[in-house]
Amino acid sequence: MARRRDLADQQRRLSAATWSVLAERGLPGLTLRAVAERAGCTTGMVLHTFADKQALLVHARELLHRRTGQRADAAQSAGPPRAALRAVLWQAASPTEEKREEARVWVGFLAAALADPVLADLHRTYNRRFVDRITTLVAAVRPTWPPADCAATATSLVALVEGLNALAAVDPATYSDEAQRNAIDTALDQLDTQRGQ
Amino acid sequence: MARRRDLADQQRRLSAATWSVLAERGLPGLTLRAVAERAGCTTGMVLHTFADKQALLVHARELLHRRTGQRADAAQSAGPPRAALRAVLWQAASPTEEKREEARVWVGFLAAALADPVLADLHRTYNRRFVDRITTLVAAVRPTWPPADCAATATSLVALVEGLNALAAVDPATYSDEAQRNAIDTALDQLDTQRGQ
DNA sequence: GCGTTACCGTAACGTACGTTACGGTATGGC
DNA sequence: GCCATACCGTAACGTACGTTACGGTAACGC
Repeated sequence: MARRRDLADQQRRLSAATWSVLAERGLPGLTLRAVAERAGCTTGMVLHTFADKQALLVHARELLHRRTGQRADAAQSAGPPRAALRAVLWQAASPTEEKREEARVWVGFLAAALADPVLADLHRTYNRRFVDRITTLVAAVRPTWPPADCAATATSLVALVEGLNALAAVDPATYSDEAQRNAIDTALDQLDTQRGQ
Repeated sequence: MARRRDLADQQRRLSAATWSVLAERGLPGLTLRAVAERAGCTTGMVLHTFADKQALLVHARELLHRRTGQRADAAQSAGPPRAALRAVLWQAASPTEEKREEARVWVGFLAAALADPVLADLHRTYNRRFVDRITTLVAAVRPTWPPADCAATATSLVALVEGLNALAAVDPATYSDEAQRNAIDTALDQLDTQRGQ
C-alpha cells in the first residue's frame, strides 16, 4: 500500500474553490487552472479527484444546494409556520456578502444549465425541492387552502425570491436589502387577503 | 471609390445571429465562428463590422432591449393604466417560444454581466428603465400612493416577472404559462388590497 | 473600360482551454 | 529499512478560441 488521501476533504476544498472562482470571475472565468490555483494545487490533482470538469461542476452545484438547504432547514425549524415561512424566504434573499456571492454562483449555474442537460436536471430537481418546501409551509399557514392554491402561491414566492437574488447580484443598489425584505413581506401579506381568506 | 456596404443591415443581421446562437447554445457556445456560420459569412466579415467580440455582445444586448422595449410600448399603449400594466407584465413573461428564447438570452447576458463591467452597466441601465416604466404605470393605477410605494411595488413586480422568466427558461413545466399568468395576476391584485387602499 | 479603393474571405498566429501520459515522491506494510 | 504502490506534479497534446495580416475581388468615379 501507499499513502492514502482524504478524498472527501479534497472534494470539499475543490468545490469550494470552484465556487469562489465562479463567484469572482463568473462562468467564463471558471477553468480548471483557475480552480487549481485557488485551491493551491495543480490541475493534475483536480482531475485525479474529479473525473472531468463536469464532475467538478456537478459537485459544486450539489454543494451550493446543500448550503442553501441547511440554512433553510435552520430558518424553518425556528418558530411557528408563519414565522418559519418568512425566515426561509428571507434567508433565501441575499442580505450578506456571503449570500450575494451565492446569488452570483446561482446565476452562473442557471446560465450553465441552459446548455448542459446534467446541470439543468440538477437545477430542476433542487428548485422543485425548494418549491415543495415553500408549498408545505404555505399549507401550514393556510390549512384551508386547496393544494393547488398553495402550490401556485409557492411558485410565485420562489420566483420572486430568485428574481430578487438574480437582479440584486448585478444591481445591489436598486435591489437593496431593504427593497428585498419589503418585497417579500408584501408578498407574504397576500396570504391574509387573497384566495377568499 | 469602391463598393459600399449597408453597415446597419449587417449589424442587424449579425446581432440577430448572435442572439440565435446565444439562445440555442448558451453563453459558452457564443463564438465568433458560430455567429459567422449562423449569419452565413466569415469571421473576417464579423470583425470588419464589429471591432471585437465585446462590441458584438454590446450590440446584441442593445438589440434585446430594443425588442422587449418595443413590445412593452405596444402593450402599454393599448388600454387604460390597469390593463396596460397587466399587458406589459404579461408580455414580459414568456408564453411563446420566441419569448422563451429571449429569456434564455437574458439569462445568458445576466451571467455575463457578472464578469463584464460593460455588460453590467447595460443591464443596470435597461433594468432600471423597465422598473421606471412599471413605476409610472403603478402610479397611474394608484394615483394616491406615495412615489416610494409605487417604486417598491414596481421593483417587486419586476423581480417577480424576471424570476419567472429565468426559472421558466430551465423548467418550463413547473413555471408554465398558466403558472406565470397566475402569479402576475395575483401580484397585481395586491394593488387593490395593500398599502392602505 | 480602367484604375482606384473599399470591402471581405482566407489563413495564420498566439493563447488558453480540457485532457492525458508519465515520472517522481512520499507513505504504508513487512 | 526497504519495497511496492497509491498519489500528485509536470509537461505535453490536440483543439478551439479571439484576433490580425494579407491578398483577391467587386464596384464606383472618371
